[in-house]
Amino acid sequence: MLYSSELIKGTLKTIILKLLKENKRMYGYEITQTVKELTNGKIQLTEGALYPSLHALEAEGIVTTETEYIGKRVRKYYTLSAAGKTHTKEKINELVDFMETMRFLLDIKPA
Amino acid sequence: MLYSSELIKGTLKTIILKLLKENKRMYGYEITQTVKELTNGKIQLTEGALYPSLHALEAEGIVTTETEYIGKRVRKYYTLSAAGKTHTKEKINELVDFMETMRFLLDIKPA
DNA sequence: TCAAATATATAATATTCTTATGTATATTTG
DNA sequence: CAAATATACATAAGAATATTATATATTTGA
Repeated sequence: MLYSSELIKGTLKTIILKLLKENKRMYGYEITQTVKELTNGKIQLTEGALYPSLHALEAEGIVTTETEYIGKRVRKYYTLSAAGKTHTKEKINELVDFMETMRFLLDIKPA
Repeated sequence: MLYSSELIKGTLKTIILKLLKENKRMYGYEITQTVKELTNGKIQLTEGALYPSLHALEAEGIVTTETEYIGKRVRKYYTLSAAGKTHTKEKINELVDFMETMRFLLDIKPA
């Protein structure tokens, strides 16, 4: 089962940030594969969603990039900036809090 | 603290459906107020997001509507259809599953 | 050798929300 | 009793973001 895209939309950036926090340095394709593996295929990030998000994070100064060549193939690594580390903590805390609220909402029993 | 709008986007319809499941019959304004109360003001649905969503649910046959007059003021009640009840269960299950996956992702510890 | 996997990127389109606006009635407070 | 606030629905213009498709190129394995 794949999750509906609306669900992923709201959490996409937080997922990216969390992975960068744990792995220090990652490239786009690696992020899609890691998310796919960690979620047993339930979350499959598409390029059309991932790259614009990564570029936005870069423009906001949340991540910095380095380009490397693996043979002749280009690879762009993303790393959290100092500001990005702070931002990441905030986003993760917000998501944890949000999930607690949602859990409460979904737990409400019929009268 | 208010949650960022992206987070709410993904779960808006599921929240509406869950409330309709528990309360049988609700009108738009009532939904905004109930969500606000249940979340201690952390989720504040705007009309611009709520009404288009409700109209979409109606167009999809997930909810049916009845209009009533309270004095001279109009009030539009929304109720889950039979198909809507099934759909609601699916959406709730999906969200619960998704939150478990997110919890797992967020729990990953540094190596 | 050729298909699949690896790897990044963008453009056109679609979707959906934000913000603002509009309409109208009802209630509370100074 | 006037003004402010709350109730109640709705839509439109613009913004933001994702989907889908496309483009390019290398590497690996059957």
